[in-house]
Amino acid sequence: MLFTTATGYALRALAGLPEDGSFCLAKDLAARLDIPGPYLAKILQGLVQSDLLESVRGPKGGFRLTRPAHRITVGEVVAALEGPDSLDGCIMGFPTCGGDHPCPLHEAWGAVKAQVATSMTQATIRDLQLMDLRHLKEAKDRSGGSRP
Amino acid sequence: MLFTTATGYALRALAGLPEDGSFCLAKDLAARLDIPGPYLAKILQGLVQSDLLESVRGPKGGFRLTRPAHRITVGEVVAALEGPDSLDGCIMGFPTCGGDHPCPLHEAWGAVKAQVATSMTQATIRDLQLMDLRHLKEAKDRSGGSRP
DNA sequence: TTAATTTAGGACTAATCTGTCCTATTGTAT
DNA sequence: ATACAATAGGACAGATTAGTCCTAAATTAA
Repeated sequence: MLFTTATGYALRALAGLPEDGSFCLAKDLAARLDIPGPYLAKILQGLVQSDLLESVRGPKGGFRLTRPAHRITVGEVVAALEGPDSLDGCIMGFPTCGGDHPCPLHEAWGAVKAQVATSMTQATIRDLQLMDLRHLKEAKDRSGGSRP
Repeated sequence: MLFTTATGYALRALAGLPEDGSFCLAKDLAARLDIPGPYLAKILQGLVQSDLLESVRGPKGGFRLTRPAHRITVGEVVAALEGPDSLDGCIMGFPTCGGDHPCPLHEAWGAVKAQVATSMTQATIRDLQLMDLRHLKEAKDRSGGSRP
């Protein structure tokens, strides 16, 4: 996949938080979205430092979005997890690709990057919520419960 | 980058082989393209098993293409190094993305994948040769010789 | 105040990718 | 035959990512 699994987990988690702004426990999110609990906790803590989430410790604590879902773009989340320039660089890894030495895929990949970047800045967490992430857990349950 | 560094090395190496069909030593290629020698040797051995290169051991040995450069596509090389389905899967890593549960980037990414796939099957090693890879080594020399 | 709950943060393990090293094995030349 | 040069292949080391585990700190409730 183009993004890391941690980024995918972060996107799922943000979309899985309750829309009413109430706090949600990391372990509940993890169970509902079928993500390894301690790993998701780490990722959520990072999102707090990136100011996309806020957290409260102790009973009745948890995580919630710092902004409404429609005001957090997918691009922001990707940038927080993978840095702001994750799409830069030659698709083939040629260190000198560009300008006067374009690789054969330079132009095609440039157009593609622009399109992906645009999509990422337009798509928001709200769009992800519309995906109905419940089927993630259901798909796991149907496929036989415990994994090896 | 979208591909692994090993794939990038493989593409550079194939493009760097002499066009007259003569055999070329792994270490010469590595020095000319500024790629770690033993690692490149491993990659070239894999390309032999993928039938993109043929090799001869001993003095006067080395590697050469099994086919003319214009008959080896970038897609073949990528498939040999990363498997035939390296572009499949949801860009965000959603395991259930597709069909009735598309992610917000599903459509854009689908179009992008098709475009990249097409470019990869159209671009050949010959196109890479036209890049003039000599500047890789020159760029390294200019930037101060030994790396940390 | 005490106990329970939950995030914060660091250390640790496992897997993969990148890269190195050493020892065959094969081929050429003397 | 012998020495030498090159690929073949495996074991090994380092870096990064994925994931686990344990302890500390903060908050609530009794």
